[in-house]
Amino acid sequence: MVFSKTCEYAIRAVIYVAQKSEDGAKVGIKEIAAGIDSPVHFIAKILQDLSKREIVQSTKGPNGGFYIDKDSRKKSLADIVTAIDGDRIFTGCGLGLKNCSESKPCPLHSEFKIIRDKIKLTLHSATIGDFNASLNAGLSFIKER
Amino acid sequence: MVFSKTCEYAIRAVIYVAQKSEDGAKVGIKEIAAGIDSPVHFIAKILQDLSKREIVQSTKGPNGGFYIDKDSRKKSLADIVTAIDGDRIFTGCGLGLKNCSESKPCPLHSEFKIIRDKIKLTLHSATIGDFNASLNAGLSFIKER
DNA sequence: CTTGTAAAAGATAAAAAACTCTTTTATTTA
DNA sequence: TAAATAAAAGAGTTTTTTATCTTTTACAAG
Repeated sequence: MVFSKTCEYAIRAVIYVAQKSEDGAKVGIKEIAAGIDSPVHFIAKILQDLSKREIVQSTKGPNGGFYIDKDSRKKSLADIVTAIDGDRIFTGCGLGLKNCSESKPCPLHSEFKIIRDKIKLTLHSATIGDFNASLNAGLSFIKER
Repeated sequence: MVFSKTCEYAIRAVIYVAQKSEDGAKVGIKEIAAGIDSPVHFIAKILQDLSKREIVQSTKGPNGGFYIDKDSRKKSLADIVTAIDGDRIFTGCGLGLKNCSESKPCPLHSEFKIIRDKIKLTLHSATIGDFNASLNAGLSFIKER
């Protein structure tokens, strides 16, 4: 809808890992891919990226895998989105004009401002750790089937 | 921000043609491309498409060009978006889940519903003809430079 | 009815995004 | 310290999106 496909996978993967590693466990890449219905190698790349940016943590070798530490759990969904898609969604013009601004607005500027601000608020308010309970209770889902 | 680049061009082109053909004049493809800062051949393709879908009108030959008739002026921006990008933006899940729904929601379902509904309202409320005055008055812009 | 004009149509090309495969590095454990 | 494991890194490939170029068709005016 508003994110790149890569970013959609990223958010789902992070939420999944947050839930599965709530108790300190580590989650392997295959389990993650299966858990969110994504191509294994593709989500591996994405998590590599998020790992570099310290949004998720990982360890190699036996019993290794991905997890999310206490600090990272407090990060917002906006941090994931910014890491993957940049700030396009938070600052971009609805009609794609690079120099669209309050002082030189596109015809839809003020309407889109409302939409952007709502997206901003939503993604900044929600933390990575916020979804565990609802997922555990089976009240929400991050997998197709 | 939320549309494909093709769709951004489409909206800008339609708004431009609506303004320029307000008095019944026809607008050539080169003028349109220059008027909205888009690649000539690319916007030509897009307008061809919009013409087939009767969102814009055109005539060939000398003094030909694109214009927008009285009926089409009443159409909404949502009609343009649907023609180019489909209904993805109006109905799609924020996390890309195909079977996300009220009864099997993604963790962000209700938040995204608010965003989608605002986008829907914005695009359905605005008609193609709505922007002439503001553009004529120099209060808004659809061109970079 | 011929010539010039302008959009329509079709075919390609380039760039970006999405996805895959192979090799390397780090870590654990026997 | 060797073997097994799992992520990191790197090097493709495929698909989709964006953009370009050429030919055809329609129309108007002389």
